[in-house]
Amino acid sequence: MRSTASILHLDLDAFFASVEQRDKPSLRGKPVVVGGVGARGVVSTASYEARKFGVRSAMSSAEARARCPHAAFLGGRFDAYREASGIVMARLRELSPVVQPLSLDEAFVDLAAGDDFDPERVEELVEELRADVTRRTHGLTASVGVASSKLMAKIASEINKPDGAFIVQPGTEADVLGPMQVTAIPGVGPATTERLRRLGVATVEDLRRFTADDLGAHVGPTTATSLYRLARADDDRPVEASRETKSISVEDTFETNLVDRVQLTAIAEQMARRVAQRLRANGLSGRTVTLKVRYHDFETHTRSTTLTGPTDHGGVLAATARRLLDAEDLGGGLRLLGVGVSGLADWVQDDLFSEPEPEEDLVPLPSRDERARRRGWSPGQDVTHTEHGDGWVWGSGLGLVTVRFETRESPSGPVKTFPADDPALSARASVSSVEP
DNA sequence: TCTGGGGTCCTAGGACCC
DNA sequence: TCTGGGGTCCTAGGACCC
Repeated sequence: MRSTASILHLDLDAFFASVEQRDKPSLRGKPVVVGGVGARGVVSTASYEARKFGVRSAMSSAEARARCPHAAFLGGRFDAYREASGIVMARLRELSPVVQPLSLDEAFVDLAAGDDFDPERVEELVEELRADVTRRTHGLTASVGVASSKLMAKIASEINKPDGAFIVQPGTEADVLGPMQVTAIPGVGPATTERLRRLGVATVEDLRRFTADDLGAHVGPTTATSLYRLARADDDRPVEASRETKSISVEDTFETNLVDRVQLTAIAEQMARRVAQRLRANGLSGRTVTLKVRYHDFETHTRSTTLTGPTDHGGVLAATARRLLDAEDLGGGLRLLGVGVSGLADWVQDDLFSEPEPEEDLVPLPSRDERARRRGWSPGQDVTHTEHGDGWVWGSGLGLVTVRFETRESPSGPVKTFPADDPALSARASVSSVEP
């Protein structure tokens, strides 16, 4: 904790909903809910008009609709949000090079790292900043907190929200924090709150009665140490301008539960390929592939495997995801499926896959009967299939197979091949190469 | 019609190695 | 001949954040 109030936290008010109201005047002054509009959607942001009816972030859209049927329910326009966010982040970088965005609508700024920061004139700086943000974004408002630490700056930005600011005078941190509920401390969620409640702790002052060791018995040593310090406003975490990405993932909750393994396999492979594209777009590769499944009853499992080296190859990630899904009992169907990769590196072990990732260069698919014949199955047999990406997934009474084409150059031109290492192929078929 | 999607961090047990 | 100790990696799950 430093001796001056030089860490700033900015939070845009009801951000997504405010962008919608800005861009559509008919929505101004009215309840607006941005979030998933489908049967399984949840609220991302509610305008203050909608909050009066009890609509909150993370609430199911169904409940939001029940509480506020006359609200405008919108799916969200992320390009517009990204643009507005960019304008605000650029304004913050005029204050200091050390800006740490937490999301599209929130960031910390280390004012002391700026050129001519004058602690005596923080209030001026804050009001100028807030006015600029509103002007440059054509009407969005921001709440701002400034304090001697990240903890107190973030808490301060809440105090006069929306469209307000609060500066915590150095030396008063513990007094400001003491009367607050423990939930005001970032990182204290429902589970920790309940454990603390059983100890008779409701406010931060209550929390200060316990030693770190006492707390450790109930919330674990790491959380305990952190809580002990934060309760005393003892926080020296630096503002970090750039943080390393640790994982990349894609997931989807289905409108209705999916039971068809063939279809789910196709979806998992497609997700893996999207993850690969995002890896490549960021110049990254990853070693650990994780499959996430959520059953009809919301029970959630993850299955992961670590490759011998990092890859950004869609085919490899897809085959790995498929293998993980193959090992999973799908039970009564899935409501969610996801694929992610972690163990990221900024290089690719490319000795095994020195060829570039094949583009989505589809040959016309052979007929269903032809595909069955190539697999050694009888034409006309009941074969289901799902086309996707650069191949297809199909199955029959004989089992399930996922097959992808890859294109390789040969003296006679491009040849479509099945990957020789595809375990699905080795099970039955001897076909390893097919002329286009 | 309960419960998104994209993340980070922590815990805990087992394998494995020295 | 009766059971080490520490370090690291891997996997699974859970809490939490916006």
